[in-house]
Amino acid sequence: MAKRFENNEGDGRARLIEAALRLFAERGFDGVTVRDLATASGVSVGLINHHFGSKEGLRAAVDDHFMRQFEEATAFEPEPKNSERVTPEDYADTVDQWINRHQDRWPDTVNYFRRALLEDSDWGYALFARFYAIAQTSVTKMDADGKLAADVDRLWLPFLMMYLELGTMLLDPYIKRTIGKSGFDGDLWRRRHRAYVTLIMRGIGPGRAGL
Amino acid sequence: MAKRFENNEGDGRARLIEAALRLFAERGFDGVTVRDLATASGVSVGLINHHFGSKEGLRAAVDDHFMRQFEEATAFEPEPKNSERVTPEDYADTVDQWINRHQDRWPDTVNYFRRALLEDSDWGYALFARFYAIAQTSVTKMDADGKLAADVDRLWLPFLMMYLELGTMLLDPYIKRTIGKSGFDGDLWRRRHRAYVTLIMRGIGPGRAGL
DNA sequence: CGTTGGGCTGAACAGTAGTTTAGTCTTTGA
DNA sequence: TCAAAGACTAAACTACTGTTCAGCCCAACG
Repeated sequence: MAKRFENNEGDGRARLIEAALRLFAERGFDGVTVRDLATASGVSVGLINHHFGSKEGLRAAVDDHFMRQFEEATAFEPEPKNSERVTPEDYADTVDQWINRHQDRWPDTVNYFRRALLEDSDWGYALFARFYAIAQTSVTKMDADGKLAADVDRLWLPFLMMYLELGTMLLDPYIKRTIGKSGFDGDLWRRRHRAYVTLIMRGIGPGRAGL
Repeated sequence: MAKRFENNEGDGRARLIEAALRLFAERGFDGVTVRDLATASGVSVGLINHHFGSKEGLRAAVDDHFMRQFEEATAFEPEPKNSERVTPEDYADTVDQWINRHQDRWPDTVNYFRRALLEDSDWGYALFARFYAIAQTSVTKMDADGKLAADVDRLWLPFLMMYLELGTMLLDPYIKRTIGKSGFDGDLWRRRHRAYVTLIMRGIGPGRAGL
């Protein structure tokens, strides 16, 4: 048997996955033809079925690729900078750095994410479940620390937090249209994070300044 | 010229729009063929192009139909029940009643909405803009009434409020998978509304009970 | 050094998509 | 009453979809 390259899956295969991620993110699965994919990757049509069995098989491979990338991104542990505890600012710093490091691929990532969640597939649910787990853990921890008022709805709070976190991802195209730039642009993301933390901690009214 | 019916647009046309709204909501525009639409409406394939010029034309007509329905739904004025001012409970009541009145069509409405926002078209943006206008008006009003703390981010607050309002619409399929029933089921929607108001007003920590 | 086998090609293929069109039926205004 | 017009049908049409397949190229193994 001949394996031209020992350490990777082959050039054509990798290029197909990369191009598919981008094109699916831009136009959606149904909006991309196998010929589009072949042209964008510089390979022939036949290669898709050769490597992945079908167009649907390619989608599965792309999902897999995306999920690995995504798990790597969410597996970080923010390090406390000034205080001995991790502050929301530390968290923002870490995510900030990750976004900057992947700046070129970020729009595709967001769009792929959008479509994955909005077309409710099994794998979209896997993504959702991952976020839900994070939100719920966070809520449980806050509850144990006595930071939650007694009458706060424990069932809805994690979902509401998810809405606030995912909102910009799901609706960014419209944010862009409304205010002229992406919610991930410049310090806008950071500003949103601060607004989010403030809202969670004390709502919109004047109140305790500290968290 | 012959108009078989004076007061409506014709049976076939109306049935096509109705069926298309349902099918587009379930499977998305690309997931529905003109033959599916014809079968579901009990008409022939040719009638779609006869009435709407193309499948895309039918989509435009459905969008139009949906928008009218949607404007009717958001043009309500909640009436104060016990106090002289409109409370969040009054608001919830009004929306509640509207949902109940359209209970049979509600799942289609939500799904159509989701897909409209996903495909970021001009008309999806029109939907978004409508919500944004509502949120911003509300924020401006609260600001004028001195209910907003000085350091609250005026740019992000309307968006964050939209995230909280639209979240259940956009992610309901996953809510259903996670907790077993739809976020619009029973009193769950109302409970979410209460959690939302509480969060906005005083955050998650113990604080002033009144609004 | 010949054979093997996988990456890869591109033309051919079969199915299905949206659209066009010739024509029927029914209503209605002149 | 009769011709015009619009609702509607069903088959034919065309373009494009994802898939298959016979075969090329080249590295690696015995």
